[in-house]
Amino acid sequence: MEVPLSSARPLRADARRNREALLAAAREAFLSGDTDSHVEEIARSAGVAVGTLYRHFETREALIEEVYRKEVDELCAAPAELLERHAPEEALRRFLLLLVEHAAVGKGMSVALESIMATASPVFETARTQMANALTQLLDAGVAAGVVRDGITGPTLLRALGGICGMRATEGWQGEARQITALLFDGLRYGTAS
Amino acid sequence: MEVPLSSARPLRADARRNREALLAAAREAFLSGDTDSHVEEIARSAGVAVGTLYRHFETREALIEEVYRKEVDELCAAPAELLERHAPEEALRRFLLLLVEHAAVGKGMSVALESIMATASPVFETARTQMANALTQLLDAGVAAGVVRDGITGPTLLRALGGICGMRATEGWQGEARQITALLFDGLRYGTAS
DNA sequence: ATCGTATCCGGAGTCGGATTCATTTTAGGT
DNA sequence: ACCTAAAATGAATCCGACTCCGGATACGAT
Repeated sequence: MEVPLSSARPLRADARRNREALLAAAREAFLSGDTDSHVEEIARSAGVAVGTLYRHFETREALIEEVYRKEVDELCAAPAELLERHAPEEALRRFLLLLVEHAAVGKGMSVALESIMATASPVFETARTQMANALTQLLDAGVAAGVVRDGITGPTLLRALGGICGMRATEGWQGEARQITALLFDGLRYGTAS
Repeated sequence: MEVPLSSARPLRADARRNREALLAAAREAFLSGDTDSHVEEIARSAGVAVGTLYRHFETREALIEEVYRKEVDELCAAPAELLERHAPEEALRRFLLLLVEHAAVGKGMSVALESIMATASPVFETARTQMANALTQLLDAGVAAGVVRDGITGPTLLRALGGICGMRATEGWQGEARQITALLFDGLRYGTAS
């Protein structure tokens, strides 16, 4: 992501700096709840003018998407690692909880997942596939080990999780998220010799 | 809802007619996918001017919310009826599926549930409580009959369902919705002498 | 150190869409 | 038929995303 495609010239140093600053500022703004922060504000708090923001990002949306995409990238690294360290069942359980934790940090991740789920935007297509693959990995391992029911696909589970993460609305949602996660987890194992 | 509070004067006949027409037009617009239909369009297709729309609804948002609220009202009538007709377990199962069916009709219901879940808007507070109560009813009956695990509250299940309904994005989501519903259903029964 | 140029600044201006309000019309009681 | 409060109208206003352009500046290749 950071490395430019072979054909493209690398960004000039100051340009890159600004781009980074913008992403940071946007992240800041979004994660701290202000989902509808104004473009001008973001630009200002990044120390640049709006024009500069638009030099780097097609639209306000594009900026938001980029922020979310980065969040998702991070999360998608987890499954492979978890599977190395733990048995399939435990890996799955941990990943589900990890999701909740991430969502807890800020609204960022939950909004990210929600957006990824709820829009058909091709921009999110990559992220969606990425997440689905990560989940498929976990599910397959679980099925192979006989601790997870067959017939649930990565994309399906992704949808269910996307829903769960969309619940950042009220106080005390975190506990509920855990409950629902447990519910899903048990649902996945239903009919299996647990 | 329809009956004015004792203190308020009843709406003039034409006013009520217009209000109704606006709600109908809005419903039409939203249910047929056009979530971002313009205020002017809605007004025009209801045969009134924008000003009239604003006489009846504080903001565009308020109109949308009203439409969704009515949808939810309908759905909330179901649990009581289902419990009369079926055993708790079956009633629960049917209600979950009913949700999917409703969402299938148009995007209306799914958007409704999603919105109700995702915003902290006090306007949805009523609807949220209403739905939660409906679910609590089902869960309690299930727990009493020993077919549902204890410890899951109405609001919690509501959140999980809200998530499920938010998945109207892609083709073939309906099948997935069923899968997830089954997942949840089984999760609810986990650890029970099914 | 110097030059060519990519990038930035700043903000005025466009545009689309939601919201308002002074004016006109109408329902419905007398 | 007439009167008045309620309701409707729609042009005007507001707001925020997005564009554009004429300098000013910072890079980095030489």
